[in-house]
Amino acid sequence: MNEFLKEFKDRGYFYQCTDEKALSKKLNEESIKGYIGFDCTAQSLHVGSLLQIMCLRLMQKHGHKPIVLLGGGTTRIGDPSGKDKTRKILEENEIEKNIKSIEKILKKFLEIEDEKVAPVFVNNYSWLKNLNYISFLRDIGKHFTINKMLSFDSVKLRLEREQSLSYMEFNYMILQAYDFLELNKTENCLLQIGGSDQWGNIVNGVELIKRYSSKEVYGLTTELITLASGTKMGKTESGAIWLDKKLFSVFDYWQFWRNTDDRDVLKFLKMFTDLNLSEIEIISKQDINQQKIILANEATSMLYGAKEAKEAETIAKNSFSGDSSGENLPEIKIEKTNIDKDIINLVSIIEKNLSKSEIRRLIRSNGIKINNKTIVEENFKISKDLLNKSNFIKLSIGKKKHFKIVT
RNA sequence: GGAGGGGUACCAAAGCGGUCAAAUGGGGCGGGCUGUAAACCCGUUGACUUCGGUCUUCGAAGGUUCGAAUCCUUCCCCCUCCA
Repeated sequence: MNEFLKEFKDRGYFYQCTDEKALSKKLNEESIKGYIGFDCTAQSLHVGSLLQIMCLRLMQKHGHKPIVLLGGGTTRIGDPSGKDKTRKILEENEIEKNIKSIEKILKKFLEIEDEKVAPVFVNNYSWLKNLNYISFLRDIGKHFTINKMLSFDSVKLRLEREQSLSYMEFNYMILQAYDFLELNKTENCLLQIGGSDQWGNIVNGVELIKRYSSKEVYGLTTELITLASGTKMGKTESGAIWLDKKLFSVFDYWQFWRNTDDRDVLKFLKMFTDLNLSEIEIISKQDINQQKIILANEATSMLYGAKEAKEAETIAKNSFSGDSSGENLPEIKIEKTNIDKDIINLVSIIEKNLSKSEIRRLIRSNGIKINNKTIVEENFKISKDLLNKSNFIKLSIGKKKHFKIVT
């Protein structure tokens, strides 16, 4: 089997392929171009897209050239796959802004220097916007039968659950198929990779190309990541795990990996680090918490660099050693006038989304600490006396959130 | 267009004149146990509070009543069946 495909499988990415043998042969013969499309509904990508990013990296590793499609056109339509409801449609300029910032994030993960494998960024709006409806129907539309389209999960599930599906969304799969055709024509793109929920859309593209230009292209899908806890990866109650430190701090990102469920650690090491499989084999025999630290460092380095990852690790070490002064925590500056007010006021400045009632509740249930001492009175006054030798106050909210407060 | 059913907190779902800031489950948050894990246990989950209470919520707006999530009117939205 081809090396790329082998590693793709060994790392647990593989789910389905349109023609594995032929693809393997092709990959052995030449270096090809493959594409993955990313949704641009948000200003950043989150961990849910990380597996696709890893696929792009893997292509590069094996000398193939990734094409990144930032779907300015299709984002204007909305993919119904896996969705219960029609999503809200974004403003044009919002999508353009999202595309720019997502491109920036992807460039952090990808090799952009080596011309041979450097990614090509494309925006399907550039070809979709000029489509002529009549000629599109005649040239492309004739290759799709409604009978078949109705059988795809993205459509079928909606209809079965009797949830409405607009004609606009119904066309999504045709547009995605057309994207593949376009990329095949202009870039000689031979492969599309996507999550397993994209299977239908991908197959449509492969078949369209076969019919339209009698060319053989391939589709490959990745395993849907299911966590041991049964929940979807990448989203927590407090929000998504964004791949952008403006939205989700480096420390929190490190913590996200550090807090991986025991049962998922090995899987994640394979999926989301560059460590080769024999190294992982050895690591997996270590203490589980050590493994998690390695995972966190590797995953964080990939996005933010080794230095930032190391810093996060140090902060974590200090925060969780219990009696640390908090010296290494990131500083939070507050106005001097907020010293001398009460604890509720202080906490609400730090955690703006907490209401005063919630803070009171936290205090009542021993959830707030100042300089490692649990606060028991709601009316506890902050005073200068609490500043330690280094002139700051350590504030802890719960067990995992610690702040170094300076004025 | 006609006939029914429904819209309750983060989600699901009870309540159908006062004892309702609203049962129960899930989720979240905090605490305990531990390993920053899982499982489990306990607490909590509208806002503000001088901890006495006060204020705002049950699709929207009006009305009846001493009193409404609960009754009436109008409107909006969702679903089912018929045309």
